[in-house]
Amino acid sequence: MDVPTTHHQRIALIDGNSFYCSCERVMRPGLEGKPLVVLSNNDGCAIARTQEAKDLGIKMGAPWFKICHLADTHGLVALSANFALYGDMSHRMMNIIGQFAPRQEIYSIDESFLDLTGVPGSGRDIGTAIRTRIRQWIGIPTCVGIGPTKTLAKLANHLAKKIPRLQGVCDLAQLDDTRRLRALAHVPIEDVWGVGRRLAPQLRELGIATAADLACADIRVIRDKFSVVLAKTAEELAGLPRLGWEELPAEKQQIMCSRSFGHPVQHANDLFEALSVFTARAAERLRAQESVTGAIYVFARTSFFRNDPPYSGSIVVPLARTTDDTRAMLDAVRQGLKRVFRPGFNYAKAGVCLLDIEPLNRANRQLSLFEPLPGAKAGKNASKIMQTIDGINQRYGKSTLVPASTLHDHDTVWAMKQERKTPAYTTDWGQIVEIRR
DNA sequence: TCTGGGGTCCTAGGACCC
DNA sequence: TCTGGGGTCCTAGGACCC
Repeated sequence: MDVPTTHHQRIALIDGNSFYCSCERVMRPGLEGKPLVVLSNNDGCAIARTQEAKDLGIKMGAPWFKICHLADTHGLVALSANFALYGDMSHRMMNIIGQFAPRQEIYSIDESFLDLTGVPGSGRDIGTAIRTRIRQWIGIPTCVGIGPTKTLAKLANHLAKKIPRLQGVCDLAQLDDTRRLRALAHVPIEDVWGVGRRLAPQLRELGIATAADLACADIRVIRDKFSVVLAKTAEELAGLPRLGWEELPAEKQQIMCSRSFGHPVQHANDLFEALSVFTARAAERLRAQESVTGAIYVFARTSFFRNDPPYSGSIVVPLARTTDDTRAMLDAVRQGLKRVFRPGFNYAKAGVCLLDIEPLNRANRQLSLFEPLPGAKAGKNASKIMQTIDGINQRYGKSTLVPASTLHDHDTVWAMKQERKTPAYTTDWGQIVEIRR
């Protein structure tokens, strides 16, 4: 019998170190070497930290009001999240990575898998070349992990970050099974991709305390006691590929848009105003992937953290027919809000989620009586108006054209708090870096 | 004053069918 | 007393990810 050891894959995972913070540092080199955090929307909590900030004991998700004293005592700098900048830097980084191999899967804003199978050169050499080029061309520091499966590439990346001696590149693919297992024995189970804070203690109870333990565990036991998902993880750790490649970004099955408010909101009008903005944004993303939605989830709730009377309301509003038209969605959201809204509460957050998404041109899509068939010329995209609006907004800026329900003659109560935001340096000519005035 | 905003996949259980 | 068995579809909720 053939032992399937010949066609080993070699997969790299490249990711940006403290990505959001690194993006900010590229634009403001004075931040180099300083403890820096990037805050979530509303400047609520830390969602990215530089090593210096981690060294101060700042945890992922730490609320800003609990760590802000470090600004005075230790020179901690905090910036509001600038997603336009991060998205653009991400795009540039992914393009560079894609130059090193024919097959790439962009996994998140700062992470990319790359198929190095058959690419000439040692893992260390390729990894170093990738790091160097990204650092030179766009200024972002990265780490590279390489392994025979995606899960092992993830784990290798983790080691590349943790062990300075590796200089940012860790290649587990060139180790034999025994030596690889020895490396895995040093990785605590909670650091494994796919093992979260629920599963980790349960696994430890069974005596599975490291990545090596899980790699050696009985797959059937893992599947029966836990799930097929964790069983896949275990097999991947053992070197058997169980996760495939998704080179094209999958179309979204749900599109969510929600925000916590800068200030609590009491009135239905203000809530609808906010929901209108969210709906317009979600609808734009829906049209960008050429899909239609069949139902909209609408929710509004008070804060979990304040001592307000708690309330959380939500409803799914089915649409009579699928649509990509913002106006139809706004009608549904208005109905939904009517059902969900209770007076007398301090609303802290609200949002919409487009559900039952399907391709615009799917042949058997439910049509309304008067809608032209998908193939018919005029009906190819039923809402020309929407296309036009999206085009104008793309060209002249995000909110050039908005639904009237998002407009108002008073201050926006619900607007996000973003007191420390840096300019959109790379995506808006008006905000480009000035060297000297 | 003050704690983000997205997503995915899987499973269990109920409704319903023959 | 006894009251099948197998299948599908849908939904809510849980777990995970960044």
